[in-house]
Amino acid sequence: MGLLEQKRHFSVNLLDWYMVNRRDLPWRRHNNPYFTWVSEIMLQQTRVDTVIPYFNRFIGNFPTVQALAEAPEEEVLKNWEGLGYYSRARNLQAAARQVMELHGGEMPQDKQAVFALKGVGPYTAGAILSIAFNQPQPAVDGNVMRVLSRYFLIDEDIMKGSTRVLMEELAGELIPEGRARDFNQALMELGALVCTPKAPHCLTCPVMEQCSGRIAGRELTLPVKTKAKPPRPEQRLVAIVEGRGAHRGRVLVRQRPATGLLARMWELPHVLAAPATAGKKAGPLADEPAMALLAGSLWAEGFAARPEGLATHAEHVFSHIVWSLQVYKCTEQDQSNELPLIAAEARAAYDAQAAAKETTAPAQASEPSMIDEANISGSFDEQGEPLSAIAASDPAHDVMSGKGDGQIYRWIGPEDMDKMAFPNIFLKLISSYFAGAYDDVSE
DNA sequence: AATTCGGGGTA
DNA sequence: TACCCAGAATT
Repeated sequence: MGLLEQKRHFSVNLLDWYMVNRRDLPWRRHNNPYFTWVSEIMLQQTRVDTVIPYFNRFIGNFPTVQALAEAPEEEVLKNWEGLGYYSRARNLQAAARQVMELHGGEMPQDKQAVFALKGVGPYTAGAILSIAFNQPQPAVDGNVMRVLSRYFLIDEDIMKGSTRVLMEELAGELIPEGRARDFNQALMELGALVCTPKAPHCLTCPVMEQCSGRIAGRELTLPVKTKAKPPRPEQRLVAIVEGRGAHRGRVLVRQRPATGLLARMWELPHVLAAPATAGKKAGPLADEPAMALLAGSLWAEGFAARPEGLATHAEHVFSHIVWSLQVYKCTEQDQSNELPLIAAEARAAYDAQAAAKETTAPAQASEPSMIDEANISGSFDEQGEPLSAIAASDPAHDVMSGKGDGQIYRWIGPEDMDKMAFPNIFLKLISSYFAGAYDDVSE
């Protein structure tokens, strides 16, 4: 068979299949460019079933570009909580403001203008232009590369940028005249429902007759893809600090910096336990040194707390890091009494870690919870007292900033959780705490 | 070209 | 366990 005939067979039969088998998805119910845009951002590296409830809530709270542009950033982040890749949320709102200022609140239809929006790359630009405006632009994602690599038996590594460009040229040629909207979605729908990664359903595939990959028996070995390098392990010590006195019934949380991992999300205070030795994963730390180190890190931030004991273990997997968490229940201490003792323990723990670090890899410079020597030496004065324990306190929200690198700390109760965005792991830990799961932790 | 960005479903 | 998901931004 000729290549031209093979292409035509693909386009015709795939489009026919899609018109019968297309899923009823929330963002497909209206031809609203804003809905298409929001859905495509959410769907980046995220499954349809995961996105659906987020999409519905998001559109309910921010029904228009203007509503999104004018919303508090904190509220947008809260609506993204649990979805991951949080820079998508910040970029989406920034782009909504771009659309308000540059395009009068209407989604632009010009390719360059769409591509210039924050968070919109080659795939998303093509998806918006084709799905929202039916423009004949390719939209090549992981599904499309898998389908095309199999059907046309393309052995190029799909991790390479040059392969995506090649796929875009091919995908563009396949779009039937005037049918970009349906065809591009058909391509992705086939990848999601039939031409799946592990066990493709070739027997029900609408284009199996001329699929070069299947005919060659290569459907399970395509696409060719170099495997990602494994995530690095990190052992971290986490504090659930139970408030006393004016803070009774609350726990101490802090907000992460505006850039980097989990930017601007709230979390429980924690500290990197053992800088990983090259090639070796750092195992769990014994409770006694762990609690001393944890108390020391809190002290360096201006908080006096006594670790009571191990509450639980937890693991949190990112694409490039695996956090193994040792979670310790702690109690806030009265500054006038137990503080000197904790300060002494903290000094010892710090000295030990600082000494250990000299024989290992250098610390990441901007790691927010990493304790570096400068921070240590700056955390104590001659009498072992904090230099500026509490910089500011807001009675209404109980806001205070620790010293250190300017992170914001806050004592919160259960009622505060509905406006602050937490990564799932801390959401679970804090919820468990408020539900009484760690009440019986003791020394 | 390689890394950095979450979190969960699936076999 | 080991992928992989309607990828983009940064280095």
